[in-house]
Amino acid sequence: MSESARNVVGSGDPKAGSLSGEDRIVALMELLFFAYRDFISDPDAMLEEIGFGRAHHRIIHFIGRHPGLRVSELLGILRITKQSLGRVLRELIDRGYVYQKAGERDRRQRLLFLTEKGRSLHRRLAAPQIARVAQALEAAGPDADDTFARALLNMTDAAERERIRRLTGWEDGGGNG
Amino acid sequence: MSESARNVVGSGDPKAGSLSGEDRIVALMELLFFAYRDFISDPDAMLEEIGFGRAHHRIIHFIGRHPGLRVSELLGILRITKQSLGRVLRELIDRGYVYQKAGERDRRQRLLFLTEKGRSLHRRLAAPQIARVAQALEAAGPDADDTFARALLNMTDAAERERIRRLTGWEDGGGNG
DNA sequence: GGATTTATGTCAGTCATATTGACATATTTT
DNA sequence: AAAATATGTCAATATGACTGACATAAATCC
Repeated sequence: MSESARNVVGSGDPKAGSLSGEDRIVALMELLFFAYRDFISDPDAMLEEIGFGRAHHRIIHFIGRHPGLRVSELLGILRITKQSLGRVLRELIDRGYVYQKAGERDRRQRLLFLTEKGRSLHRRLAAPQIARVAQALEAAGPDADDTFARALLNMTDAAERERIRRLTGWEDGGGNG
Repeated sequence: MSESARNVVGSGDPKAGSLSGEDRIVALMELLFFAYRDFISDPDAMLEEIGFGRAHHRIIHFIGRHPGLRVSELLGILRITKQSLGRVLRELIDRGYVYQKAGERDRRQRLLFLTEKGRSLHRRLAAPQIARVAQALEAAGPDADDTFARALLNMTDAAERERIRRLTGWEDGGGNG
């Protein structure tokens, strides 16, 4: 059962290609690595020009997608400490991409929003990624997006799935199997 | 066309859920982020205990999957500099997880292999990830693995796809659209 | 066979992003 | 009033990346 002794064979499996069983899964894991690597390469290049990094991108993205996000929610999403978030968020605020507003019901909260400058950057960063994913799903066949989303969601920690489903707004299109 | 003005509507799209168009793609991008985040969380925890990081994992993985890998190939796969690889690879060699052997045809090459200790770690790190992906694909429906693989492969830079296809051993199962 | 290129390694310095721990402040809840 | 909560900040440290420079051995070119 080690991942070296079942290559190329297929052992009667009617599935695609020459891989079967665990090797098939391992190949998918590598594809996930490469896909993610290239997925972040476009914004990475843009960010470098303005002296930002991936951390800035993630923050810009989630604030842009979820205006009024609380700091504690953002910490939970990114799974980093407040000290790590602090420095990057400070830069984004100081350079005019993000602003904060005290919560109305709870004035301890600092709700996060993008400025117009922030929204503009958000759009520029997202554009190549949206194009990349859209093209990939079209090329993957009809309803690939549903299958892709289900696979990704089921790959997250079970305890988090409901929260992620709500956050992303994803609803299953039925048609499972 | 900005990603704020088309939520929840659906606009007659027969597709699943309440999202349509660009918002749908953006939701998928977030799912990709969360899936990847959780996908690496299991090995991350194990690595921490022995004083290794993600960089060590990636190296262990690719050497384990492709024994005899050349240093230059590994650099290309990971897209890092030789200086970055150097320190981490040195640790793996010094602590007995990896060994090198000069190439027979070209004795400048240092072919990379896992020791038994390295293979053992490789297996332990991979196990939870294999389980996670296998479960996710089963839950995503029949043939989800083909669709998933096609989507991921098409998400990589086009110039690299053939190389990645060969490296992972993935072959398309036909049945596209 | 000497010059050049290639594959790899290494030293030194820097940067981005993460960590832990401690402490501060404002506000809400008990 | 006391305690808990949401957030911010200071300081020290670790990891993993970078650039640039230089070194060595082996292969290849002319």
